[in-house]
Amino acid sequence: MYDLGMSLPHALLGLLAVEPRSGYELTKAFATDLGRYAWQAGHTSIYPELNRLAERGLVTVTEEGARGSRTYSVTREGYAELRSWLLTWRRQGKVRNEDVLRMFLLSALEPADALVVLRRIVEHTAEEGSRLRKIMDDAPAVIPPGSDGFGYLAAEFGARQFEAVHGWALWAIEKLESAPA
Amino acid sequence: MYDLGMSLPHALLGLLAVEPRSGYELTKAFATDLGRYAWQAGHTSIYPELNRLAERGLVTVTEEGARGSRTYSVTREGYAELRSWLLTWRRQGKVRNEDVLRMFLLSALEPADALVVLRRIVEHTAEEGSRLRKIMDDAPAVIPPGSDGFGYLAAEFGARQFEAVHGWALWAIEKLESAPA
DNA sequence: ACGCGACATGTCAAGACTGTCATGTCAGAT
DNA sequence: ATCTGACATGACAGTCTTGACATGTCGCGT
Repeated sequence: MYDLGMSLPHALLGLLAVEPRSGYELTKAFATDLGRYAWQAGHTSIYPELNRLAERGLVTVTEEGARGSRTYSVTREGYAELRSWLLTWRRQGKVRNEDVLRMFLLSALEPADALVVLRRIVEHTAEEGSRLRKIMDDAPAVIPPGSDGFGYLAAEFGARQFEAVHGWALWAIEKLESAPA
Repeated sequence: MYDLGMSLPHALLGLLAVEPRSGYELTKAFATDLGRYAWQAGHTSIYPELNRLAERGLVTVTEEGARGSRTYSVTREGYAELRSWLLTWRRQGKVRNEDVLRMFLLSALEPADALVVLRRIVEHTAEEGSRLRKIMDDAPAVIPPGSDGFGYLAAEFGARQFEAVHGWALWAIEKLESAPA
């Protein structure tokens, strides 16, 4: 098995394994769901990476459409690489999350300032969480449990994340307010 | 206010605002707590960045110790920059989390494989979560709520994250097992 | 005295990512 | 006919990050 090293190629393999797509469609996927919670990448990373994956035989162009679009699919080797990557446990994956960083640094501020930020987090996570829950409730036909399940698992994950942060922020506010300076 | 752009300088300002440290100590902080959940950086990024911050007057060397060690503290300007950064809401921070990516890609696998990974996640999050809870219970004197609070807020955040992922993985397992292929 | 391991900082090249610019296509509205 | 905006891919320079290599100090055990 090749050493792909980075996560981007595996993200692409994963998306293509669920459904063949063009680079343009992959770019849109990174701009929404995936890029929002898991891994972001712009089209300037994606297109060259697709070419590299194609060279190594992990993906292949299965359709050429209008405006020069190329639809890629994973090959058997590509799927094997993806499977092997997902089944191999890394003790600690790369993490880089600016929002979480902000939460960590909160205690560097004076309590009054920290409370301002925490209240904003409470609001924001409530909005985003219920937005996701609404999407899941309104469109059960689009992301049915038991079919591809991709959007479904991811959406539930996102919703729970927001709920967890929401609860944490409320807890933190209470702590800060009850602890006198 | 300068445009520092990246998160690393702010992470450093935040850590130094809580407590003056040397580059070496900062590196250790990134290797544990902070780097595990929020933002990682090696010493090869940290030392040059400290020099840049010092040039711009956001941090300053307040102590020189053995083996050429330099302890940095934030200046008033540095604290102002940090505060401004934390109080300014970005609609979406940069996110890059390999573990979350793996969870997103799970549905690209066949259910049997996905279940293997999910069960491992259940175990892992249970262990890590209770490890954090134990640390918080055993050492309330080290990270008292109301003092710096840094470790305390962060530890609680981490614990809740693990618990959320744990719950999600259990939920996902149930979904996958109850939905026949 | 000696050696080991942790302490402490640094350089450098290779690789990866971002943002900007560039190019061209196709569908639908006016 | 023309225009606009979404579609679709790509090149490129500047920046950031990673991993390998380098250098030297100090405390402790033997």
